[in-house]
Amino acid sequence: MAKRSTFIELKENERAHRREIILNAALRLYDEYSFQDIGMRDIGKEAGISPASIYRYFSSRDDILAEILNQIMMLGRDRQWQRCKSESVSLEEIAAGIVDFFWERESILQIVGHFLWNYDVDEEAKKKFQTIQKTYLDEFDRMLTGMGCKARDLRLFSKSFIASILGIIATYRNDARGTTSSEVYANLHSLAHTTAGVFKNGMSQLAFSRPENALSG
Amino acid sequence: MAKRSTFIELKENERAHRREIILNAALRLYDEYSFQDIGMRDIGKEAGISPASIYRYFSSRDDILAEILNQIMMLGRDRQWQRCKSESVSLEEIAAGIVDFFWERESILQIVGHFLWNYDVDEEAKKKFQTIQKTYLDEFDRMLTGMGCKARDLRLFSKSFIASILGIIATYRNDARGTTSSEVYANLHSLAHTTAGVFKNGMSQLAFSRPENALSG
DNA sequence: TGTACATCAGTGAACGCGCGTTCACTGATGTAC
DNA sequence: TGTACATCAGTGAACGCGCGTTCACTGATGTAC
Repeated sequence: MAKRSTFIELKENERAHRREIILNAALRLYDEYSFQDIGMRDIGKEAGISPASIYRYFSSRDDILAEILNQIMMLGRDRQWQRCKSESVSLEEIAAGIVDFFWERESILQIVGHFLWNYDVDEEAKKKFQTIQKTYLDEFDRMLTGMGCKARDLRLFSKSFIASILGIIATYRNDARGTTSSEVYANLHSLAHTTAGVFKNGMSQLAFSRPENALSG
Repeated sequence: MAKRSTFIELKENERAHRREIILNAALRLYDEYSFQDIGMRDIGKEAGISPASIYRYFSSRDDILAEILNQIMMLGRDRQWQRCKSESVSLEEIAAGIVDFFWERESILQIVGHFLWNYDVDEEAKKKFQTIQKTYLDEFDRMLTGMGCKARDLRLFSKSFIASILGIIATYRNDARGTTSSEVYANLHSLAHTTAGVFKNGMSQLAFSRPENALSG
């Protein structure tokens, strides 16, 4: 009986390992090419299997995308977390970190956009995405607390801040008027810096009134 | 010669009028149905012509979308502007107005998303979109000035604020955890309120340092 | 030791479907001489 | 007054292309008796 269970275990490990191979292949591709250029055929090819085989390990393309986000966001979060523990970081630096993170990972940003904007996203994957969001927000809350944030509703504060920075990146990362790529990049940082500045300001005071009646309008 | 020019004028007016008819058809459809459910065939049908005919008046679908944004955003801007002149409005109220505006016009939000996230957007249309953005920002700058904003870099402030609110709407409008639609709506307002709050705080002081060296990271 | 059967990784080819756009053509109206 | 020609709105049908996913099938490995 013990033997049998190890066999099963081994098989499951193999399965997990193969899943990992596919995921890594996808990660490599999305790292090198842009989101819209990579399809299931490409992922299959990179992983060394046929596209059809992928579906033995993932229920849909969206499922892979969610899994990628899961891995990558954990990585980003860990980095942020590390930096926060080793030195004292300002909200501006955190914002700058987020900008850099997505600037270097355009595809990841596109995946986030995919989940935020698409209507026909696979239900399972959508749930995963929301769990990832929640996990990230939890961590962010904790970090803010560590920084001495006194905002009355911490979660509200975290959500607002993150969505704001994300909105800035999404809105201006392709701004054509700042011709050079480095100009756009600098502009993004200025915007994120400004926003982080006002939020930091708000962080030190708990005097935020909630809307009296949000449903009135 | 004078007669000839009036004929030409008349013809051009007719042409403009037919353009208008198509545009209004599209506007009606996007108002009633969701963005991804409306195609060129639908617009043609609603306007009473074949889809092929649309291309006599618009160079591409993206062109129509840009034109729609143009009309609608001018409308939204005018409203905002009117309200600001008649009474004194807070930044929180402006934020709430933006939330409501897009809440009632999901398709318009989707069109904005289309221009922000898609890579294969028609070049002409993209330029139009950027012009619209600029026009809106100009107006917003003026409005903030009228409100006594003392931010050092006004444009930076406007851009940050608008993108933040937009980011909040985009990120949480489909949040499934706030089950009811009205709960999501209330949550959006809370988030926008919080964000507007910190920005208003920042508006009254000009002491925003720009990042020393944005390109260092 | 061999036979029948179950399980599962893996595959090539095709399905399905959407959807913006183009093409070759018709028909009406105005213009030139 | 009539003929030839230009202009342009409008159209049905098809093009083109992408791309996630499914299907029927093969082959290897393990299990039961």
